[in-house]
Amino acid sequence: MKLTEAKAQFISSWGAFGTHWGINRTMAQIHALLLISPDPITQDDIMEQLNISRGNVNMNTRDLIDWGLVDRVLIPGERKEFFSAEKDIWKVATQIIKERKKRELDPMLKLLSQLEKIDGDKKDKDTKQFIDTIAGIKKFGGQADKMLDVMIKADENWFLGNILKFFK
Amino acid sequence: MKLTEAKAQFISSWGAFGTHWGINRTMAQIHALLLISPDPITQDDIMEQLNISRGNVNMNTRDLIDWGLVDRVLIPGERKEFFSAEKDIWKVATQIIKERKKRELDPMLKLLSQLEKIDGDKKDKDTKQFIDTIAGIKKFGGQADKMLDVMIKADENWFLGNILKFFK
DNA sequence: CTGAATTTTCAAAACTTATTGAAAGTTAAT
DNA sequence: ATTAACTTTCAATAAGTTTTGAAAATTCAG
Repeated sequence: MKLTEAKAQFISSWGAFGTHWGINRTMAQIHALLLISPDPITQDDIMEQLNISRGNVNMNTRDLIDWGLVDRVLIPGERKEFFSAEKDIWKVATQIIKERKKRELDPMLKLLSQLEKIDGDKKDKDTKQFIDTIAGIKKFGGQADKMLDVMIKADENWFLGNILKFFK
Repeated sequence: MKLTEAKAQFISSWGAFGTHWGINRTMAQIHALLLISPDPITQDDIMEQLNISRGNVNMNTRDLIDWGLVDRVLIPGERKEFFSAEKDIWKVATQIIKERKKRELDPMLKLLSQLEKIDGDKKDKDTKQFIDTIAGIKKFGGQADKMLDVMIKADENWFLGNILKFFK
């Protein structure tokens, strides 16, 4: 397979993959493009390579920066801004975990704690099932939360080395 | 807080939560409703409680069944079909992991293996960055894959008990 | 077999989300 | 201070996804 073709495939698949993970197609495609670009590239480069509008590139690069996956890079002597992605996949993954935990898991756990404090008779079938369900999700979520915290703090070799040894 | 209100909150939040995870709002809401229902319920019950059409219930319960999260239950003497959700959150989670792994991670790893076999000079900057990126993702994905396999096979107490002890 | 109850399908409509592109805003060289 | 280069914004529009509802198919009791 030729490089150009492989690049196109990778960008397109990474984009489709992203949609399954709450990341929009274009944002994931820009990320993919940046991951395989050895040097920082400009807004115009992205527009041209992905055939998308300036506004779209602007919004999505901004989001990628918010997610901590992409940086603006200033190149001396250049007027334009350049963008560059973190290339270390472990760092990319922990960054995504960190953000999603903050945006989704933490608020959910907070809500569950609210819902647990329900008034009602535990003898009632419906009340009991509700309380048990909430408690079950909260317990699981709380443990996932702790586990992710450790993962975020660990570094790749420690984590993958040890955990896989432990499992095997 | 009153039970009715708490139920409504839970269903609505679980629905919103689902949309971040590639599950559509209604499917997640139906799942939430089934999780807090002590006994199996019918299509009509779901239609009424969530204010959605018959077709919508039918499609989404079918999807939930495909995901292995919900079962059709036949109640002797009843003409209608009843639905019931797996209540054990650990089983729910491992089932979701199993399905998403099959639907998303496995195909992605297969594609990456294809893309690695690129022809071109490793001295070329672009080619090198491409190969390195693909290799990095593949390595990470492969390890995640192994870890998830172990998780799927483990049972809750073994997994959460041991892994958290290990981490602390 | 008949027909009432129930489930399934799917084209059209409603809704949601993403994209464009041109105007407004900002920056920096001269 | 002017102006050209560049970035940001956002209303309009396009694209994509979900939902409806009524017709078709299926199931089952009598």
